[in-house]
Amino acid sequence: MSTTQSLKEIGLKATLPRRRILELFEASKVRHLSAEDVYKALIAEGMDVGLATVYRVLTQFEQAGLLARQHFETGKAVFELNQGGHHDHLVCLQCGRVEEFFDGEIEKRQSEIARKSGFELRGHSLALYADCSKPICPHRPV
Amino acid sequence: MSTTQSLKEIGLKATLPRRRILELFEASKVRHLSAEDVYKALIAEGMDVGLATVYRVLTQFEQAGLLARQHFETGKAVFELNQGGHHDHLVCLQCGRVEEFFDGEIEKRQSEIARKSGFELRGHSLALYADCSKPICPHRPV
DNA sequence: AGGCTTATGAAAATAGCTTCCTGTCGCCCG
DNA sequence: CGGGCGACAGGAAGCTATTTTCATAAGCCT
Repeated sequence: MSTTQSLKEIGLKATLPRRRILELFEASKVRHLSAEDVYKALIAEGMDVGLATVYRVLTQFEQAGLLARQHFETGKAVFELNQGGHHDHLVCLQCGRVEEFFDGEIEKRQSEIARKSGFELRGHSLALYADCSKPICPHRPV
Repeated sequence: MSTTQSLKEIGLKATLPRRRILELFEASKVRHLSAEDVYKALIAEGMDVGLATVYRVLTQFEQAGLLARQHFETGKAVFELNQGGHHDHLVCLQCGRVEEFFDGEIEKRQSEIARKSGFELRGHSLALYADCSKPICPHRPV
């Protein structure tokens, strides 16, 4: 489906920055991009875009459910395409590479824990930090 | 043991700000304090301290293993006394209150997941975000 | 106590992100 | 397929959390 289509479906005008940002996520080999990653990538392709616009669009996409925002311990938020299933993250401390995983049992226990404590669970973030000792560990490209 | 002793053991001069900050964590009913919480508490007891000092000392304490730093989605880091046992966190989105929990099964599954992916687990952070709907939810005191 | 190192406080700087303002671009209509 | 209008973009200023700089003051050893 065209990005223009996708944007209209979620009730957003298909403006140039929005199309380009969405295309970037769809085309990028790296699933997780920070606002600055996106900004730099667009500037690099010669587009005249403002950082403020990038932040605005990323937030809109998040609200529309198109992207998911992750807060790792790196201090900056990263975004990923929200294609279906929820998952948690395994972050390599060496190269910043991110792998995804899902464990139903962990999810289940989380709900139980919140409920038992009298809380209403709204969300969670689970990140495992590790060294990808064996494979080649290149510093993250964009 | 005196705070002066503790500080010397970790190789830090027993200065007034460092002693007061350590005492604050040891005395506080609230385990999780942000830099600003600490700063305000010290000012409130009439001490003339700078926010920069608070940040510096908290970082030193973290490096010395005396405190653990947590990055929740609330935007600011909080610190807690690092007394033994590992645990995860349940954070109230309304008032910022933090509760702790530990689930051996979740821990176990995490290790397995990392191992199966060929990673060497170094650490993890699991935070559940929720609303503490039922109990009184006052904005976090210090 | 003296002197020397290290730490402190205040202010300025930085980082990541948001808001404000003004001009522009998408989109619906004729 | 131009015109008009309202949503949107870019740039700069603002904000919050945190760090750095630098002159002065406080620990600590003898």
